Amino acid sequence: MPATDLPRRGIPDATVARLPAYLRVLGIMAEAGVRSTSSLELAQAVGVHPAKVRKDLSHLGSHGVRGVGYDVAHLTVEISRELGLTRDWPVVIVGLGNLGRALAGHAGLSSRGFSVAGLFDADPAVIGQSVSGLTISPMSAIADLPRAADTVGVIATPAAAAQVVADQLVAAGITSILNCAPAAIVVPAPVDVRVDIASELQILAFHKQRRTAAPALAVAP
Amino acid sequence: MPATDLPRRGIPDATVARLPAYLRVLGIMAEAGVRSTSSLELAQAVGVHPAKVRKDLSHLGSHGVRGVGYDVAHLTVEISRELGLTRDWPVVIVGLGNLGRALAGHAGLSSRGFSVAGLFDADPAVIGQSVSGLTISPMSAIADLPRAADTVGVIATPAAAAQVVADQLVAAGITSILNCAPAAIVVPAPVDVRVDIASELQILAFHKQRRTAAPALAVAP
DNA sequence: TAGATTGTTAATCGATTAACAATC
DNA sequence: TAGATTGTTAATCGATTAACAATC
Repeated sequence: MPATDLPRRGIPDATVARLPAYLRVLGIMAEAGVRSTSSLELAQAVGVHPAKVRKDLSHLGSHGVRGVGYDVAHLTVEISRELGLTRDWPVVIVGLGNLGRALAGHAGLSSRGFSVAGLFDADPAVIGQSVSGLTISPMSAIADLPRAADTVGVIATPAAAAQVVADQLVAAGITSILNCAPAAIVVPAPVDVRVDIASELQILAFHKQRRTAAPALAVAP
Repeated sequence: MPATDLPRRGIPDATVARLPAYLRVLGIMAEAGVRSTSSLELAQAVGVHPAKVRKDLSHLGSHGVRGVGYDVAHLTVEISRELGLTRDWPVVIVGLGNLGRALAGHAGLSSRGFSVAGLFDADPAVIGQSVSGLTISPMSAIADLPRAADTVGVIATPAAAAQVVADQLVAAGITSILNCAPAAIVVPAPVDVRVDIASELQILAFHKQRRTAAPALAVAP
C-alpha cells in the first residue's frame, strides 16, 4: 500500500495540545462580548509566540482575514470541529467521591462535547445513589457498557484502586482513559491515557530545583 | 554578559517529562527484585525507542555499564537526584474533599520527595478537622505560609473555586501549582502550572476522532 | 575471546520562529 | 490609498532515530 494513499491529516500533536487553550481564551472573549481577535492577542493570552498561533490555526484552514484578524465565534466553531467536540462523546466516571461527583455535575462537560453516560463505584454504600440524574452502578456493570469504543473512561478513585479499575475499563473495550487518581496506571499500547498526577508533581519539582539552582539567571528587561 | 557563562544544564524538557516514567518502572522492577536492566527493557516498559532511553539517561551522566546495562538501584538514585526528589519539597493541599484527603494520606507523596506541609479549605465545617495528623486551616491562613517560594500548591477544590484559590496561592508567593480541579486556571507568567483536566479530555476526544475517521489505517503485524 | 549493550556521533525528522508577500 | 494582519515560505532550532565504536 503506497503511503501517499493514506488520508494524512497531518495536524501536529504539538498543535493539537494547544487548541484547547485557544478554545478557552476564545470562550472568555466571547463571554466578554469580544467579536474579533488577532494572532497577537491570542498569543499573549495563551503565552506563546504569535507566529505559532498563526501556524497552528493555518492547519485548520484559512479562517482569518488578512489585515483584520479572526472572528471569535467562527474560530470557536472551527477549533471545536477539529477537536471533535461538535459531536457528543460519552464519558463514564468511576469513583463517585468528591472529584467524581464534581465531574458528573460539571456543566462544562455536558455543554462541551461530552455527555456523562454512566457512573460506577465499588462501594455498596454509594451504589444505587443518584448523582445529577444518573444512578451509580456497581463496577461489575462496566462489562456491559454499550459503545465502549467511543467512550472515555474517567478514573476518579483512590490511588489503590486505579490500576484495577484501568484493567476493568480496558477489558470492557474502552480505549481512552483520563486518569485523575493520584497513581500512575499501566495499560496496553493502543489505549490512550492522559494525566498522571505523580509524574506532573515530579516535573514541577524539577523546574523548581532548576530555578533554585540558577538564581542569577538574567530576566528580560 | 556572555551567554557561555551561564551554567546551562541543558537537560531537554522532553527528557525531563520522561524521567518520572523511568523512575516508576525502576520502582516496579526493584519491588520485583530485579537488580539490573537495559535500555531495551526500559524502552519496552515505557513505550519508547531504546535509543531515546539511552540518550535521555546519558544526560544524567554515564551511569550504565557497556555490555551489561543499568543498575536498578543506582539509576533510581540518579534520576531522583536529577528530578530534585532527594530533598523534600513542601506541598500544601487546598480543598479537603475526597481527592484532597487521598493526596494528604498518600504514602507515595511523603516517601517520594514531597511532604504535606499544610491543608486548607474554605468550608467552616471541615476547618479544624485533622487529616493524616495535620489540622485543616482556613483558606485565609495561606497568606502566612512560610517557605512559600519552595512550596508546591495543589488545588483539589470544586471547579468553581479553582481560579480564586489559584489567585490566593500566587498572592501567598507560591510559584508551582498542580491543578487537580476540573477547571482551567490562569496565572501570571512566572508561575508553573501543570494538569488541566478539561484540556486533556479534549485531546482524548481529538485522538479518538482521528482513529474513528481513519479506521482503515494499517496496524503493524 | 565472543557477545552484549552502552554512550555518542551523525542523519533525519519535526516544530518553532523570522520574514514577507498577499490582501483585507 | 495606507495601515494592519494573515498565511506561507524559508531558516533555525531541537528532538528523535540510526549506526557504530567503545568497552564491559
